[in-house]
Amino acid sequence: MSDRVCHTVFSVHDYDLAATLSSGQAFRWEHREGAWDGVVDRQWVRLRSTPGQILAQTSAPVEDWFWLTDYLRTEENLEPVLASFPDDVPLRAAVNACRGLRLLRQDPWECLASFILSSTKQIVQIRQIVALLCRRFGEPVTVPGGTGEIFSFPMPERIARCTEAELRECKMGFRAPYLRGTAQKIAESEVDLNCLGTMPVDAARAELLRLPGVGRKIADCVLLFAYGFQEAFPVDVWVMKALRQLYFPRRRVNRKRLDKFTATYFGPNAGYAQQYLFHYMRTKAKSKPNPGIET
DNA sequence: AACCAGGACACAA
DNA sequence: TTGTGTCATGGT
Repeated sequence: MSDRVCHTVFSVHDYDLAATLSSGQAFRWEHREGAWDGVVDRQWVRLRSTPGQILAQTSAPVEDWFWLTDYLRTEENLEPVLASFPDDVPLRAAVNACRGLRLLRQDPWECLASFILSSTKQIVQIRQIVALLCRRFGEPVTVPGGTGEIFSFPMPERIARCTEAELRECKMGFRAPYLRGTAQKIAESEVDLNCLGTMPVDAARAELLRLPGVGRKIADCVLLFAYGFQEAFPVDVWVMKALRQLYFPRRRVNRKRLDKFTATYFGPNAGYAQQYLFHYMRTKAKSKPNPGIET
């Protein structure tokens, strides 16, 4: 009901809401009429960006906004993060091109499930698959106009009850048994997503790797985008392209050496650097000549 | 119209 | 340990 619509304002610095919500870490935000609509903690939210602040609107009264500021990480100071990056040409270009790009703190299950569905898919397709999955198996979420259009992300228990054929109807193809198998292991408490956040990063990664359809890359995405392990460095085809052409020009490098490089060279916020490189490669540097690492 | 996409997995050598 | 085929779908 519109009489229960609730508004608030967060003051922020160096926060590029559009870049953050469209940079391939979350897949449910929709840009319409200059605002961003999404679902956080089973609540519908509309976000609007103005200089120095983010305006938030919900469909129900809110007393404590922590669930949203925690998700957006509005309180994080970007300066020390950027200052911890190595001072090289590619990263300078990436930071200058999309300064204000942030990492979110997402729900672990939604993040995990989304990235299981992400393998060898373009971001537009991942968004489509996730939308179908929510519409089919999620629960209605209250929006200002009522209900029926927006759905929550389905819980593991719900996905675990799906047949593989039902999941394939959401266009996820060979990823269906992966998603189902992972949902079952979580529903059966074989893996407890709630306890990963307090573990050392290597132990948390090892737990995620026990899940079907979860390899190093997807595990690192979840560690970075849901649990806030900022040293996690997911290497997908875009980041691999950046690493090879910007940092290892015409040099063959094995996985072990690559891991050592990403774990040391980019510093304690390597995951942040990764996200800047990813977004930069995917948007700004589509087919430009190689900037190179020198100087 | 080929090529490729925020990969993981089984299997070969 | 490193390389290859396979999986499913659709955007560019």
